[in-house]
Amino acid sequence: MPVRLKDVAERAGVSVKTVSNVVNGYVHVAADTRARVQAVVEEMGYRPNVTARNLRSGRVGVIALAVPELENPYFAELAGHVMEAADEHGWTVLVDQTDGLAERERDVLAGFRHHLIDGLIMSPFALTAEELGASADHTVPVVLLGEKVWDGPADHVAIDNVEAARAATDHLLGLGRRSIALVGHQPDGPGDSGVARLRRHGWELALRAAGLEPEEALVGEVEDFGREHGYAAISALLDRGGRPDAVLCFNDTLALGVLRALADRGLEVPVDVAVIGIDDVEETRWSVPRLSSVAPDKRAIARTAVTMLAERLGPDGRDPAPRDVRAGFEVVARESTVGAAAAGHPHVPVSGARARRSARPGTGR
Amino acid sequence: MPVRLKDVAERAGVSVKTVSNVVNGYVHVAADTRARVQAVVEEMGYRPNVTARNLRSGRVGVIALAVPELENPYFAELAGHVMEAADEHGWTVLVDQTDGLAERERDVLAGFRHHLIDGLIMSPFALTAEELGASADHTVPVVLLGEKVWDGPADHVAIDNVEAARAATDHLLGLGRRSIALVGHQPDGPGDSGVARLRRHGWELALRAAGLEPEEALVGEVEDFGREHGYAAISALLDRGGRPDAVLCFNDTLALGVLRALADRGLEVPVDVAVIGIDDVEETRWSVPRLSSVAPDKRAIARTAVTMLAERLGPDGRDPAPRDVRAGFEVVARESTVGAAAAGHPHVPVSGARARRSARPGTGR
DNA sequence: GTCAGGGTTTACAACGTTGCACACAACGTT
DNA sequence: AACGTTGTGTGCAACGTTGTAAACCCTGAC
Repeated sequence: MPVRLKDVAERAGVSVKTVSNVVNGYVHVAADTRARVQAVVEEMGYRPNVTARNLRSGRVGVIALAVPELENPYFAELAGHVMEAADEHGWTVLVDQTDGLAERERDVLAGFRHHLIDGLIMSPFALTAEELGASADHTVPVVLLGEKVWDGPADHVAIDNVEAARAATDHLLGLGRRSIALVGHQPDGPGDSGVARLRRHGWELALRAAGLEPEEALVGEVEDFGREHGYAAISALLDRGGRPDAVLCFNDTLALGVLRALADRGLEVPVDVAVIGIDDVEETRWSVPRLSSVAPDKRAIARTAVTMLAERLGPDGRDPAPRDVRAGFEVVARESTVGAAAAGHPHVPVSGARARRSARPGTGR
Repeated sequence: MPVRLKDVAERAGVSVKTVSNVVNGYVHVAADTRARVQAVVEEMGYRPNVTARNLRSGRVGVIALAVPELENPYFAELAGHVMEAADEHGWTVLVDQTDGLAERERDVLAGFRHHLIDGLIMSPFALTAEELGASADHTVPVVLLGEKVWDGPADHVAIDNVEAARAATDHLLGLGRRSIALVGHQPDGPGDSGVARLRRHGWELALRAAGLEPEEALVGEVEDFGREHGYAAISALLDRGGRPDAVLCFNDTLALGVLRALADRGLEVPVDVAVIGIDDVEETRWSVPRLSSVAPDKRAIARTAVTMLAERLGPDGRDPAPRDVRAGFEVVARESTVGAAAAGHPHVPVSGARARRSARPGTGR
């Protein structure tokens, strides 16, 4: 039922190949022929069969984005940016949810989508470095988001997690807080991928630089990065007698769970406890109180990742050297650290005082 | 470089077709042949080329889910459920963001993904009934989520929006509220797709049934369903002197914006104003205060939509009669309407008193 | 011992597209 | 007038897979 090149060719009285040439904008087609064919193409509503086209070319025009959870707004926002960037290359994005499961991450890397995608952008969560290396299929180029936990032939894009956590901690220290808890520690094991370790390191560095010693009692462990785990971690920490005057959360959903737990205990934010997260998801601008956060340049991360794939998929020989790019970030101070007054007029909820902190532009190679 | 049937065939000393038969589990293959071929398949790491396979079959094994915004947690959650359901059919889901733009919705319906997808599940936002009909391509089966705004050959899955809004309003009335505002009205125009109109109707029905007259002054208009529009709408409503003791929001993101606006004005929820939303997104369980909401059975919606596609794609003649299925819903009362005490112990944040309200199971046809 | 009938395997064509090599015409040059 | 050049159009093969139909081999029955 669908219209094929052959159908157009017959109607236009030319060969199939000529129609193909017109459709693909091949130069050596006489103007009148082109016009005639073009007219028939439109009249019949011809659409190229991507499947067949790609069988020849070996390219599908689809890239996959594998993230742990779309429900985490950070990944939803990131997905939006990736789609936008991919669009400019004429690519379609296929989003895969790994649910943070090692098995599904392995499947994806092992070429689960074989022949269905031309490239893969992946945000690993459960897989460790060795597993990543072991699973990799190497048939399509891969860009990993997050820490460089693997020496394999994949590009990396990430913010400097040590610096991001350090900047957030510095922000809290700058407000005079001295007992700064941490929520998001993940004792070695899987579900780590290095990010938690690095962020903890940044927290320690900032404390030590301020002459403070990191206290184990102020470290909140989590299994996962969802709101409920933030809630549970801070609750446990308080139950065992911890009395922080500030909390650094390793992402915003943890922080939102923390805000909720503090509210349930009648602790006032930021008067009693200041709270800051990382990711700067949309929700931070609307929570009560509005959540301060470290804002990674999500747009840049997405664009860089897509561009890297484009380069490896490009016609000119694929560059074999894996690259490692750092995206910029900035600390956005909102009510949960500086209070309503300092954070700006409540009726202008979107802004908040923006303290530019660090934003090293991506450095190729 | 990738392994083809031919490569396996040569190594195993059989014909290409035999390998194909083994891979596809065709019955009439001798046990020893099967074992030998299977061994080679595994040894060489053969993966079928989906593209080529689908060129023959005409099926791609991919369905598209088109939603306005992934950043809206409702759609992110829905996407998760759709992926899960699709997985059971061995399908991959391609998520498309239309950004709520009529143009992009038109593109999607017009077969933008021609030959790349076998079916489409779409949640229209900007397109009106006529436009939907005009754009449709009819080359792949379509399931529309949301109101039945179109008589074309598409299946529909939705909750009963009139009843859902009425149930929410009844909940507020049951708490003794008498001045119930509405946030989410969309004056005819596009960006409507009927949902807002129906929900408004439900609000009116509930009020009239309680002997109250709907007041125009308590209707908050929005352009869109994001948090900022909820914020703006309730602010405008209060600024022009409206003094509601409750607010029904047409979705949860609007409601979260409303909560934020009320907090900025020092109004206490639910003491001064009770607030309820629709969608029951995860975030409602963590906001301060926790947000009451009408919970549609998202899992059922997703499964039903996928099953409908499966039926139309199945081998047995495609049923030409478009079907219309209503999914169930229930009112979930949390702090924003019944207060912290009644909503349950704050340390058990996930539950909340669940008032089962209505849940008509889907009725085929 | 031949033949029917079943299980097993194979050759071939086709899905819709594009790369390649070539045919042909028109033109300008020698 | 013969030649090369350039521009335009076409036929054929191939991408990797599977449906169809037919070939093959074996068993059991007459």
